[in-house]
Amino acid sequence: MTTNDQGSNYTPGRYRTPDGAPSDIVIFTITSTEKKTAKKALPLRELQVLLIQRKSWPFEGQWALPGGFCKETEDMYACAKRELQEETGVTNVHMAYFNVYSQPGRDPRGWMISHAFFALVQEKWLAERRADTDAEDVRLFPVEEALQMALAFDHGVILRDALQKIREQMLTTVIAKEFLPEEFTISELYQVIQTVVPDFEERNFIRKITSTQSRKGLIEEVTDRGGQPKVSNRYSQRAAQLYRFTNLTQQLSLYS
Amino acid sequence: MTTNDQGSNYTPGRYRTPDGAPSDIVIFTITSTEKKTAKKALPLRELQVLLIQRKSWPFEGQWALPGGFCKETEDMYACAKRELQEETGVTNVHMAYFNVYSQPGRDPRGWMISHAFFALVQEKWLAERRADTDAEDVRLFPVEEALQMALAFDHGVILRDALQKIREQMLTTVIAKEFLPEEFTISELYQVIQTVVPDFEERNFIRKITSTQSRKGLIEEVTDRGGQPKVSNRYSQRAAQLYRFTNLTQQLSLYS
DNA sequence: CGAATAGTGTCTCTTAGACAATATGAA
DNA sequence: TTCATATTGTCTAAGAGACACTATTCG
Repeated sequence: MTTNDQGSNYTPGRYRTPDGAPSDIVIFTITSTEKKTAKKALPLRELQVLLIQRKSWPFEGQWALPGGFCKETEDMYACAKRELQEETGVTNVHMAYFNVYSQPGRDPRGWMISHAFFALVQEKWLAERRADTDAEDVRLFPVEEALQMALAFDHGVILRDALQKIREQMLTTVIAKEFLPEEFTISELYQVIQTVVPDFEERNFIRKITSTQSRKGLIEEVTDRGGQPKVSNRYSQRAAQLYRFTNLTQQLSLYS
Repeated sequence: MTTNDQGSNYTPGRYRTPDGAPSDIVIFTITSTEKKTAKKALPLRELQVLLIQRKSWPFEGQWALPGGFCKETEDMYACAKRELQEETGVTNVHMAYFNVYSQPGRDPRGWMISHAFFALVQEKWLAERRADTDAEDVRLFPVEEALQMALAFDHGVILRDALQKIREQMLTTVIAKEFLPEEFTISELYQVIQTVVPDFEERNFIRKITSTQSRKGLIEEVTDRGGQPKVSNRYSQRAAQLYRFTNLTQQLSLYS
């Protein structure tokens, strides 16, 4: 058996080792802008990604994903969380690891094996930061625009992969909740899904998600203390029922 | 902005760097053993995982996942593929990356950030190798048994995660095909799914997968050159229709 | 009342789910 | 003929999908 390096005699320092294990974080947010036409109207929503402009070699001046090197005393998740915190001041948001990028030569500084996370952040959490550093070297870009840009390193690929991943997860998990307030209307949920997955279309969305036995339990109506339905009219004249996600999960299957 | 290490002045050799980037591979296979009672009967199938016994420090004598260190000239996927090839002689099988393990202190040899893959291999591909090294330091273990063992490093956790991952993917993707011949019967498919996901039960499985409009296209009947249905009686007196997977995919969704 | 969003009625066709019943062919 | 697997019949209740229709309330 020639195979098991871990099982062979181990001589520290004998091998070439990586020059660093960075994490890169694809920070998504959905911005809402009101239509000017009417006051009460569904806002325009757009999926955006946070990029920073590099100040030094390599890729000086180019836009890149935020990130940084892992320390020996933390794991990759802690590293990404720390970088996210340092970059946006945001904590306690949904962040998930999705892939490793280890193509030889991907970083001119040396052998860097990068770990990519995506984070979903509500616009309001980014608000202060954006005010602080506006017109600085940190900016939100619409994803479609970012995809066209020549990003540093292989960050274009990472962004593309991340986008595919959250599109998939938007439909198969409840990450939609990360872009929504605790209590939301059916339209808001529908809009969020469509913002991330433009192809998504369900004509009878409200019925499928509320009145169907198999889906009952994914979300539930919110009531006030008196047990009366709680509604919102932030987007319409006619008040809309508010819902919240439950904690129930659901196993999807091709075969059932 | 204190955050972007990649954007700050870069001084090579200034930081502590990892001591290695290994890959670990969870190699799954499904073994079939015939029931002794009758010749033509559905075989007993069992999900097994390949482990190796370590010959040296650390964790000498303990069982571990196969794997090895990444070289500077290859990416992690190539590394895992090479290790799999060296370990089992197997090539061209389904292998997928699923997580990184970077807990500080997980490897007494130093700062090792490990990348975990799972591979799905048909028993027949392992047959030669097993004959070669039988009663040696490479063995298949039933997963339930392996989960009870004290594996080296954090390999117990990795195995648990891998198992959860393939259970999920067994139901949401067509990885079942990796455990099946090109042409298979409905019972075989059903058995494979149940072997990986013991809770899976569909009473009307055959109809759901063949006669349902929404699922039409996942598998298709095999016919011979004359257009006649191709059947197999390897498990039963009554011959069963053979099917194959098509290339059609299907987007699962909680919301539709 | 018109605009804009929220939500219901209704109809048809398909599917889910449960079981019973029948089919096949070697031992 | 029996046995083990393969496959179809049948019935009911529920869901999918399409689209027209009603509801609410601000301006």
